[in-house]
Amino acid sequence: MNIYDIASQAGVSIATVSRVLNGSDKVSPRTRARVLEIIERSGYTPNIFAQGLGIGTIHAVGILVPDISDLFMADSVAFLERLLRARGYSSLLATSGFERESKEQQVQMLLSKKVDALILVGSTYAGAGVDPEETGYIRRAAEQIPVFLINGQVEGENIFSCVCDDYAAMYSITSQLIGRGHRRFLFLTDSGSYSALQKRAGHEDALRDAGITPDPALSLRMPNRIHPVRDQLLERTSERTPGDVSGSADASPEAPLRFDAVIATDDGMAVGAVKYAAARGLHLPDDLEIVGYNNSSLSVACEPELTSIDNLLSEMCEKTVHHLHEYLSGDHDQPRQVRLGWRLVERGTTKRS
Amino acid sequence: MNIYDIASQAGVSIATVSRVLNGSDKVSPRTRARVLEIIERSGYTPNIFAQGLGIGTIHAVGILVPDISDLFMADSVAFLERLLRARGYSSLLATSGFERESKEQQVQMLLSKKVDALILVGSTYAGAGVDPEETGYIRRAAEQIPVFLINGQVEGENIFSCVCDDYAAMYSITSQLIGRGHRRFLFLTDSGSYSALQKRAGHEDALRDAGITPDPALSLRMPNRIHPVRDQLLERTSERTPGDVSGSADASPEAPLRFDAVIATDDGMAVGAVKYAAARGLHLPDDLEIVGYNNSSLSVACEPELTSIDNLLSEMCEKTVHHLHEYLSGDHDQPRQVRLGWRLVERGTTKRS
DNA sequence: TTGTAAGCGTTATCAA
DNA sequence: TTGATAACGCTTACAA
Repeated sequence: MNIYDIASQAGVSIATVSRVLNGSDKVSPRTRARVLEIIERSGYTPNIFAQGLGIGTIHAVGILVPDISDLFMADSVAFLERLLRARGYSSLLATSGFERESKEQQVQMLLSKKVDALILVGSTYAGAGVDPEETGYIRRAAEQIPVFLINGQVEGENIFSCVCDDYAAMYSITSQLIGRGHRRFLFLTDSGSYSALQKRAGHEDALRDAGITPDPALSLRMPNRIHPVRDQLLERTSERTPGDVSGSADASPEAPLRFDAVIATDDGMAVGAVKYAAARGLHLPDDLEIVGYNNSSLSVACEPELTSIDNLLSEMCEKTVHHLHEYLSGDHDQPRQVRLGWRLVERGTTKRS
Repeated sequence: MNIYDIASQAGVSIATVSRVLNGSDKVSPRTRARVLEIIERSGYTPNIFAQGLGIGTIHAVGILVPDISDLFMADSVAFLERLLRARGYSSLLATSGFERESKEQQVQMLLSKKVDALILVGSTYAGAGVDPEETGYIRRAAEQIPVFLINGQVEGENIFSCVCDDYAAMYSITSQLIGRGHRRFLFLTDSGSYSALQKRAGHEDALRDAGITPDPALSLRMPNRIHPVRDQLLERTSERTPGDVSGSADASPEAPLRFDAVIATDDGMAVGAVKYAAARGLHLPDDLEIVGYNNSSLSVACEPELTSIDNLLSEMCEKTVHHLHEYLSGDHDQPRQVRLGWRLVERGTTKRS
């Protein structure tokens, strides 16, 4: 069933059918009605490949995330897919992991699918900002189609970034905690991305502005998973145990960690800290205050519930899709950088200010 | 940059370039090398639409989920996307919500994109099994391309289902709990889908086989969200409070719920029950045992951690993609139904048997 | 082993 | 307002 079948059944040419299909106004109402009826009855739908061949696009947007099973990413994709669909775009989803090479590959893959635009979700795509070539593949992709980053920032022609003001959020919450008397902050992060660096900078600047020197030993990198974080903290805060000489030679004896507040760049790690506190018999928030990031469903699952910074993900997605749509509608003059606010959601792991 | 450019630069015909591209063995090594080098250098990639027009497919699979922000769905999509990509398929993701009409629409949408197969994730696509027309749109889609269901079951030509043996899982855990002396089970579910019905059937059959009559008042439908569940349980177990005469007239006074075990068809509700227990000052698992389903990350976030039934999602995804690939490779003789096992992950909300 | 040419199903440009 | 026809870029008989 193709356009020729419809045309012959309706007794018109394929051009007329095509016009009806594309809502051209240069078709008489009678003809339009007749054609529409036949299309309806036969259940005909245009062949998308032929359509794409002709006009070069099929209204599809590529969405790339490092890991869709991550709560934050899953939420992002949920928002994006719905918003895009509402505007008539379909979503091609791909996951890239965190390796540079596979990110490049996946971007290439999506480009080869002739998507109209690319949305990269997660600060991992911003790189650490040290080596500009780290994000070269994004700039090269942007020569072909607009690239939109969510929660990440890359400079370049045709590249549009939407981020949460992580620096300000971290500065603010750190200052609040300092105001409540805390001095030794454990800072937990799972990546060295742009966003993670911003968060750390906000945190450390707040410390410095309060006359506290950030202690590198209290800045830890961990996987964003509950049990590993709990276990590492238990291990590194315990008294040194004898035995275990089997380890590598450079295992210099580390001083046990001492801290009175924990700030994590993601809820997963923060919940790990909550578990650590429970295992140590610490009472939250009196003995220890803990703050997470992303306000995910984990934050209401743990006990006590986790105070977390909400980075207004839905707003980021909305703004991004809005600008994407405007761009594809012909207005290429969209803001290169959108920086949104944030919201502290106070729950049981912090005291009220 | 198209196949003609490559052909002329290499001094061959487009047919030869096409052969090189498609790995035909009827090309001399020398020619192949020359063509490949030019392709490499120019960064040429075939136009996917033209390719699709020619052969009718572009190796894409449509994945439909009701809600990608659900932990279970997100994990499913993560597995599926990776497995599909490993076999050379790209993933078109769509979300449908839970309404019949939008499910139909989205299936149509994916069909119109000419995907090679459809994967529907979640028991919502199986319907409740009452009205066969409820799943008619799936059977109609299956006339065009194979449809694979994960965690749902629909009978029909070209429809392949992969499910967890929810009935057996629920029968087993219920029997265990009965063996530990429980008699009054609160059964929580968030849907009336096939899977939910199977779970309930397993649960109730176990009760009956132990001589316990299932109490309909203890079978509750709730949203799969922590706080709403907690609050409803608190409300329905409390002493009747005065006032609130404003409600509807048919608000017959319900007896407060009494139960000594909770079984939920998803972790979200189970964690809600954990929260309820905490609010009531109940000690888990001594005063109350709770079992969730899906073994999601929520189960390790709450305190005490939640015993949950693991439905072997990764295996379901693997089997599904395997059969899908076999089917698309020409072997249409795949098992219509695959029923996998399950695993009880015991944590702090149950006693050890 | 290579080339020629038909066909895939649209859209869009001209003419009529 | 309509119709003929040329792209669009590829795959694949069939010929050479």
